[in-house]
Amino acid sequence: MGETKGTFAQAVERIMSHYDTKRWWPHESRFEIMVGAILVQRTRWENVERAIEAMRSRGVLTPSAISALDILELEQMVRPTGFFRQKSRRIQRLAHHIHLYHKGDVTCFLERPPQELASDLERMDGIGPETRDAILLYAAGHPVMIVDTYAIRLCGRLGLLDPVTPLTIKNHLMQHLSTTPQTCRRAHAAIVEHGKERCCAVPRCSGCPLLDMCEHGATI
DNA sequence: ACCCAGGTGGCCC
DNA sequence: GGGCCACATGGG
Repeated sequence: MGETKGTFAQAVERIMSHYDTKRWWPHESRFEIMVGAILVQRTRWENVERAIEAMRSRGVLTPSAISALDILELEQMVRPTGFFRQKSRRIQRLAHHIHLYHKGDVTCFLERPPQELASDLERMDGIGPETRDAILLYAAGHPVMIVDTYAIRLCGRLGLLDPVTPLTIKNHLMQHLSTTPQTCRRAHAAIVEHGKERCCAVPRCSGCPLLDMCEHGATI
């Protein structure tokens, strides 16, 4: 009967020290991060890289350039990430917004009080809670814990938090881990990297750093 | 021929 | 407020 040990935050701390998160979310500009945040929805990062590269090679990784682009051309660049009609439209709307309301100046768009930026993002089509938080953290540099499906899955399996919802997870992590952008990034990266290992699908997964925290001591 | 991947929005009850 | 569903490509 394995009693559970520790808190969910402690589990996250442990995987944070176990995974290398140095090369997490590579980028050449803040606008590229915003585009990537939309493109990565329900998709692997490798597919996002192809799309970004297609856009980079055509020199359209700016709000004004995307704004002026034919939607069919944008669709072709974004195609490898799936949902390409939705995503191309949503990216172009974001670009339109920055082009129109901030003269195409990404810094101007991002460098505002976090609450103001957040509510702006929430109004946009295709930007839900996770994409909003990814932009707040990675593009704007605000300390926000990002809750993705990996976080929810892990939290549910550990059984250390009740109830398990995106909001309870976010609040728990922000209360129990240091709220610096760096910590938020490392936590998010580590949770995803751990999730991709699919420890949960392998009984007695030998490499899992959380083996002893599992309710039944078997799988996570 | 399945299943899954760093979500979101629309509809239904 | 929760439970489905469509959206679409790429890789195992």
